[in-house]
Amino acid sequence: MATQKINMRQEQAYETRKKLLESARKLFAENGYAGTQVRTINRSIDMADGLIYHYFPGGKKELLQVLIQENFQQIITEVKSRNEQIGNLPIAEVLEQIYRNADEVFTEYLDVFKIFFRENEVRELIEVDQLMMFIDGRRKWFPEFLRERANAGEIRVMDYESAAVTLSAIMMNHFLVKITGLGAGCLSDQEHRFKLIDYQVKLWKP
Amino acid sequence: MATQKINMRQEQAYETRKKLLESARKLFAENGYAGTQVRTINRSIDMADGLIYHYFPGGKKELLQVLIQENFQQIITEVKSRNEQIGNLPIAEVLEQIYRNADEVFTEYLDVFKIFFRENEVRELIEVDQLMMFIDGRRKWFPEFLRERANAGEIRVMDYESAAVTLSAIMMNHFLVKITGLGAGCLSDQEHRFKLIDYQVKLWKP
Amino acid sequence: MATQKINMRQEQAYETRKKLLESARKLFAENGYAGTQVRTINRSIDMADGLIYHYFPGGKKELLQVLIQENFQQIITEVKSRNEQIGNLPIAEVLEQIYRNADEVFTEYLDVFKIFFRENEVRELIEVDQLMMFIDGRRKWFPEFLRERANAGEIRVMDYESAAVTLSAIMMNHFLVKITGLGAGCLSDQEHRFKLIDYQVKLWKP
Amino acid sequence: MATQKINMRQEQAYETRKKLLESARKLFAENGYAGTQVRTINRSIDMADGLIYHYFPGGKKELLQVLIQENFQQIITEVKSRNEQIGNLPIAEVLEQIYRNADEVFTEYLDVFKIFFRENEVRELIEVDQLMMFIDGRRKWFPEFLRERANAGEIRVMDYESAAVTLSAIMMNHFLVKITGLGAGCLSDQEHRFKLIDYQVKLWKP
DNA sequence: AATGAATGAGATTTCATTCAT
DNA sequence: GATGAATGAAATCTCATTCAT
Repeated sequence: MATQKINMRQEQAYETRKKLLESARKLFAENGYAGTQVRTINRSIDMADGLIYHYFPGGKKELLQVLIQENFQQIITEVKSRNEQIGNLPIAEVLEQIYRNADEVFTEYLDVFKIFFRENEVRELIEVDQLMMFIDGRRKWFPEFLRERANAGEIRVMDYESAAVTLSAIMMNHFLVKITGLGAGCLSDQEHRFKLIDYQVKLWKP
Repeated sequence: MATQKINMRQEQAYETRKKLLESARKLFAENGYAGTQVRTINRSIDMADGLIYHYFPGGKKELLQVLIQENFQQIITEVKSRNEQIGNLPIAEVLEQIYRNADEVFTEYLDVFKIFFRENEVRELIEVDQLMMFIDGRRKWFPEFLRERANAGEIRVMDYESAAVTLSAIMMNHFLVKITGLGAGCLSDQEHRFKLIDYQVKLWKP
Repeated sequence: MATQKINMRQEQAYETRKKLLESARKLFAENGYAGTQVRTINRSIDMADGLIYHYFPGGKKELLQVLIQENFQQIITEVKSRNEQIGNLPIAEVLEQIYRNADEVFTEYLDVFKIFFRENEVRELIEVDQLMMFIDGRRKWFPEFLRERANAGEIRVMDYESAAVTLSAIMMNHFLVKITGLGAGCLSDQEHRFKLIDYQVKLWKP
Repeated sequence: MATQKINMRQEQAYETRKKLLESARKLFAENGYAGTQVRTINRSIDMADGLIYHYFPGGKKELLQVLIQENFQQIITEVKSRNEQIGNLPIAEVLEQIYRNADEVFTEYLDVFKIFFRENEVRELIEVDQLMMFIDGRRKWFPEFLRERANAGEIRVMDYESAAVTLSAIMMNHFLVKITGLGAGCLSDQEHRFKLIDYQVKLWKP
């Protein structure tokens, strides 16, 4: 009984903390860190002004820090788990999976990416090593993957590095468009995505 | 004599105004509009605190507005003049010109682009119509250009829209990398640029 | 059985109350009343934040009040009991007793004296009348005591008031040094104390 | 003309800074550092709330620090200059000068001493070395002075160290009484002072 | 008795802007 | 044109206290 009561309270506290982080994420993404008042965050979840210092004694600064770090961990985990699922499919379907994964992760964590993109100081908050190792892994993986497929005769022999850069650029472009809100992004709509993949795979045919 | 003095004054005033705009551009790009104090701008050019209101009676807000509008006009003019120079060259050289133009303009106005992409309010300051018409013109031009070359037998028949998207993505990716400072960008180094163009043109060969 | 439980509870409650008062005494003495947070007191004895209002419904203010009043009563009692023990000893031994009593009481209640001298409001909390009557009694007693000894030929005839002021000053000086922590105080070390008494008694010799 | 204008402004700024320091000194002495609101200081000299951060960017903390350091320097200077004036007078007049000097300096800087006495952290703000060297110099000087006078036959041979301690205690007692406001202090009134000196000198007679 | 999340009044601090010189 | 002291509204932050569990 008493344990249950305590758990209820703990759960409620956890909820409040979560609401705080989520609302801050939304507002920081929309108006920037400096452009978001602590008061606005508090009002957005009907919370008393002082409570934020109960959960984040360092105030707005700590809120941002925790927000970035926790979300960053989630993104890494999410991306890793998605990458494991890319198997021995035909090249067009591999591209489809890569593009869809990218679009889905971008969309899910759009606000975090917006913050990451806008706030210079944020980049000092995360373990850049971890990010770099991760990105580097991906950069090396794709050219190697293409070489194997070329060896198998599925695609032609070409400059696999440049092909990887091109692919990555398409994802980054998609990302930029979504972040700035200047369009829908070329990968969100299935038809567009198919068209792009079809164009690419045709060019790659042996 | 008196006229000369007045001219000196005018020139000095013009210089101060220019320094103000340039320093503000740098600081807004680095720390964001809300994250930059007027005092920091003043200190950066060793100017007294009150003087900014002499040059920009509307204060910080007007400084941003003027900064964006003047730079935006310059960018439009610059890009237009560069585009006129793309003539009847072989496809590889056309790509080279497009990429180099993009890189040079991005690099020159990097800070302005940073501000433009960070601050939501900024987009209300410029005549978005003008920007959109301009971008739209480019978007329609490139597929049409490719079709003509294909008809001339220089490249193969393909999905010209997707090719344009890919090209644009490479430029946007370059831009994103430069803006975030997370790398050098794939178009700034001549060798990398050549490699990418070579890869592309080879794929496009009939 | 039930009674025993209640007794246990009462005892524990008494212990908590005592710990609260003792920790508050230490912290108020160190950082002042305004400079001590209620939260700091609670943390210092690992107590939940709300509980202090169970023991002291008037909060921080009441804690100070009770603290001062209880300690003040103890001090008065302690000093009275010590004074009764000053009997018909030789003058040097009387001084020794007076000095040692002063040192011991100062040391034991140092924190309380620190609070008493720092906080202006504190003086309104205790029955100043009681304090004044007590001090006044001492002030009149010592010159009278000296006169008797002079009449008995133990010391010479002199200005007994000034002698009392001097003696009191030595105690106050000792107190001041201990309160500020700027030294050990001239009465705490037996050798120093003896030297001072010896100097005094020699000057007083008939 | 322009220089005069600038001087006027500088002088006025200096005045504001001075008023700020003086009012803070008074209020800190009266209500303690933690017990004094910044707002109260500002109101006391009819100053806008923000201005304090113009003069003392570190706020209340820096105000205290500067306040203590500047006053401490003044006290050292003042005391040194007064000590130089103690010449070859009869012993009673030397005591009179020492006591009067002490009383006058205590009275002039009473508020600073109150702050120094109350706030533990203040003692870390001043160069304790300097204070200690100064006090140490005084401690050694007085016994030596007494020895010389004893050699000259003006006073008897005795424990000069204890005599110095007694004298110092009388001044410290005076100081404590003034600081706590619990009385007038035994050295402020000429008659009392004379009585004390007379008592002392008579005891010291050879 | 005990807990610690929640409250909110009030404190400190920031910073764009004004204005006398 | 130039200065920087002064202003004060609005922001951030503190902390004694309340209250549901």
